[in-house]
Amino acid sequence: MPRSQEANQAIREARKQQLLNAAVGVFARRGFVGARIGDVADAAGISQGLLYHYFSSKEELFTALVRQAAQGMTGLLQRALGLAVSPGERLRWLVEQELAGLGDDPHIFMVVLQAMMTDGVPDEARQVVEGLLLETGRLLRQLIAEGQATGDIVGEDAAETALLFGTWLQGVAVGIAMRPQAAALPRGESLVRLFVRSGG
Amino acid sequence: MPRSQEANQAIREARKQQLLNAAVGVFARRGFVGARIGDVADAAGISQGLLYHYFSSKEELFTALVRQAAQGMTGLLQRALGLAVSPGERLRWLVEQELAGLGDDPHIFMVVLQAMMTDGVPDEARQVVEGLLLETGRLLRQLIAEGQATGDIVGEDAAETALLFGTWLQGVAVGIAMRPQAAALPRGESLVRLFVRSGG
Amino acid sequence: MPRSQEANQAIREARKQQLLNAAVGVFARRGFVGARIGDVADAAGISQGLLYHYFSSKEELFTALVRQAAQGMTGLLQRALGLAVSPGERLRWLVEQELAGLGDDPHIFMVVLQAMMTDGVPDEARQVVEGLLLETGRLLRQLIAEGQATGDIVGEDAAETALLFGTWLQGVAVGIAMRPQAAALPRGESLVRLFVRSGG
Amino acid sequence: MPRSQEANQAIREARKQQLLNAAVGVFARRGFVGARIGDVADAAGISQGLLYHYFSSKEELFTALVRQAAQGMTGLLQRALGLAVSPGERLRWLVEQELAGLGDDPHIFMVVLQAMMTDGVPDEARQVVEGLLLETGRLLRQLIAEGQATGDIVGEDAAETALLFGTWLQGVAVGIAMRPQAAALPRGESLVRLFVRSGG
DNA sequence: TATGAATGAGGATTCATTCAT
DNA sequence: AATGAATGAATCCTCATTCAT
Repeated sequence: MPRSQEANQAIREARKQQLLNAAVGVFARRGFVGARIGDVADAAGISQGLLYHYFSSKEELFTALVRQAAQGMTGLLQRALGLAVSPGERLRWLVEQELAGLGDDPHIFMVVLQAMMTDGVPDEARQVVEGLLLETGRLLRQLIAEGQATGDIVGEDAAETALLFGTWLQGVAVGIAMRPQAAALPRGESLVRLFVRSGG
Repeated sequence: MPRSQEANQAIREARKQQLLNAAVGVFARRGFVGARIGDVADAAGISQGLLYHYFSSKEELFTALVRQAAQGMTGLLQRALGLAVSPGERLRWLVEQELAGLGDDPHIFMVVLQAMMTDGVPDEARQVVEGLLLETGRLLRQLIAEGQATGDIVGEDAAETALLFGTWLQGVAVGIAMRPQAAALPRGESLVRLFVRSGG
Repeated sequence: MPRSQEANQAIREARKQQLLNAAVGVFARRGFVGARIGDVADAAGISQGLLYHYFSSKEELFTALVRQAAQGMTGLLQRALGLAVSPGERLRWLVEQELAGLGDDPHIFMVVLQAMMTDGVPDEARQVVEGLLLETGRLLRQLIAEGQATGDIVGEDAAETALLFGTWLQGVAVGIAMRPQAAALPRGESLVRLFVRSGG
Repeated sequence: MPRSQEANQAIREARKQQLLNAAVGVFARRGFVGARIGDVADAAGISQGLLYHYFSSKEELFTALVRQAAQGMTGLLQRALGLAVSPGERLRWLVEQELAGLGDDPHIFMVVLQAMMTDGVPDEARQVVEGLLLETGRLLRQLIAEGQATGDIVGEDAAETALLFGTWLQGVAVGIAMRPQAAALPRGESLVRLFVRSGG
C-alpha cells in the first residue's frame, strides 16, 4: 500500500527545506559555479541522487534559494512598515532585526550578492534579485519619507536618505559575511542615532 | 645578441601586469573556483600555456592579484592621512577617491570580498586580506581620531565611528559592484556631511 | 478470503503481458542500454517499483520479450508449413503475414535485431535469437525445398534460395522499422513473383 | 615556438579520422545512448578529455560519423552510375562493392540504422539519414530505369524494381551485421541473376 | 617565449535497483 | 500488490596543468 498523499507531500516539503538550508552555506562559501552539489547533499545528510528528486538541477536549487531569501528580506521591511510605533522606532527595529538575522545566518546575504554579481548564475535568480532591489528600495523610501514627514527622521530628500541608509545595511551585511566571528561591527544604535532625531 | 637582463625583466613585468588586469574581471565575475584560467588567458590575449610562464598556478595568480589590490587600498588611506589639509577634508578626499576608483574598476573590491568569504581560496590570499582589514581599520581609526581631536569630525569614540564609516565604504563598494550601471548610489557628499562638521 | 491461486496467477500473467507490450516500443526505440526502466513502467501505467514484482531486472524483462518475439516468428513459419495449399501459396501467405504483422507492430523486429547486434545485451537473449535464426533458416529451407520439388518455386539450391528470400524478409522488416509511416516498400506480390512460378 | 599551422591542421585531421574510425564500432555495438565516450577514446587510444578537442559532444561525434557514412554510400551509387559498362554490369558491380564493403566493415550500416530508428539520436544525424534515403532511392531508380530502357534489367516499373532491389541490399546489410562471422549469406550473383537478363 | 595538443581528476546528472510504508 | 523515496554506481563533460615542438 502506498504512502498517503499527505505524508508524501509532507516529506517532500520537509526535504526541500532541509536542502535549502544546507544549500545556503555551500553556495555562500563557494559561489554558484564553485559549489558542489555533493556538498549540499552531504550537508543535508542525503545522497546526491536524492537531491535531484527535489530540485531538477543546481540552477533550480539556487534559484529557489534566492527566491526564498528575497521573500525573507522583503518581508522584514514590510513588517517594519506595519509596526504601530513611530517611524524612528520602525527604523530602529529594522536595524536590530537585520543585525540579529545576519548574526543568525550570515550566509544568505552572500547568496543574494553572488546572484547579482557573478556570471554563470541562472538568469531567473538574477531577475529575482533585481526585483528585490527595486522593491526594498521602494519600501525603504516609504518608511523614511514617513519619518521625515513627522520630523522623526533627519533629512529632506527621502530617496537620498534611503540610499544612504540602505548602503549602510549592505555594508554591515558584507562586514558580517566577511568576518562572522569578529566583533568588529558597529552597534546598530550608533547608526540609528545618525538618522533618528533623539525624540525629546 | 640577447636582450639585456633588465629589458627582459621589464617585459616580464609588463606581461604579468597585463595578466593581472585581465584576471580581475574574471575572478570578480566567476569567483575563485568558477574562474577559468582559459578565460584569463583569453582576456589577456595570450595562450593558456603561456600564462604558466608567469604564474605557476591559478592560486598564485589569484594571490598576486589580491596582494596588489590590498596595496592599492592601504595606499589610498595612507595618502589620505598624509594630505596637508584638515581631517574633515581628508575624509572627503578619501570618499571621493574611493567612489572614483570603484567607478573606474568595480571589480577589484569583489575579488577582495571573494578572497575573504569563499572557500577554496588560497590561504595566503586570505591572510593578505585579513592583514588588509586590520591595517585599513587602524589607519581609518587614526584619521578619525585626529578629526575628533580637532572637533572636525563628529563623535567621540574613534573606533565606533571608524566602524560606522568603514561599513559605509563597504556598502558603497558592494552597491557599485552589484549595479555598475545604475546610479542608485548616495552621493559621497551626503555621507561626508554625516561625519564632518560643516561649521566653518 | 484470499483470491484463488489461479486468479492470482492469471492477473499476474496479464500484468506481465501488459509490461511486455509496453517494453517492445521502449527497447526498440532506445536500444537495450538506452532504454529506461522508468519509461517502460510509464508506458505500462504502473510505478517503477511495481515492475520489479514481475521482472527481477531489466535483463530479465528484455530476455522475456525476445523469447516471446522468437516464438511468434517461428510460429508463423510453422503455420505456413502446415497450410494445406501449394508451396507457392504458402510462400505468398508468409509474405502477407509478415507484412501485416510488421505493419501492426514494427518494433518487435528491432528488438530482435538489437538483441543480436548490440553489446550489453543479456547473453540469454542473444542465445535465443541465435536459436531463432537457425530454426527459421531450417524451416524456410524446408518450405522452399518442397516448392522446388514440385516446381512451384524457382531455383534448385534450396539453401541459396532460402537465403536470398530470407534476406528480403529482413530487408522488408528493416524498411518498415526505418520508415514506419512511409509507403516506400515493395509490394509483397512483387517479391512473391520473383520466387513463385506464375504458371497455372 | 608554436607548431606550424599546417602541422597542427594535419594532426587535427588525422585525429578526427582516427576517432571516427574508433567510433563506428562502438556506436554500432551499443547504440547512440549506450555508447560510452570512454570506449571511443580507448578504442582510438587517446584520453577522454582529448576527444573533446575534436568533437564537442557525443552528439557531434555521432553526427559527423553518420555524415561520413552517408557520403560513402551515396558515393558508391554515383560511381556505379558513372561506370562505362552496361546497366546490368553496373548493378553487378554495385552488389559486389556493397558485399565487399560490408564484409570489411559491417558496422557502418548499423550506425545509419541506429540514426534512423532509435530515439535519443541527434536530430541532425536523423536528417542526414533521411536525405541519404531519398538520394540513394533516386540514384537507384535512375540506374534501374536505364537498364530497363535497354532491356538489360528485368521489369517495367523502375520505382517498384528499385524498391525490391534496395530492400534486398538493406536485408543483406542487416544479415551481415547480425552474424558477421557466419558465412550464411546469399551470393550476390544469385541476386543479380534475378534482375539482370542473362545477356545473350 | 609561445602554442595548443594532451592528460586526468573532478563534478553534475541519470538511472537501475532497493526498501519502508 | 503498489508507491515513490532513497541510494550509489556510472557516464558525460570541463578544466587546471603539463609537454612536445
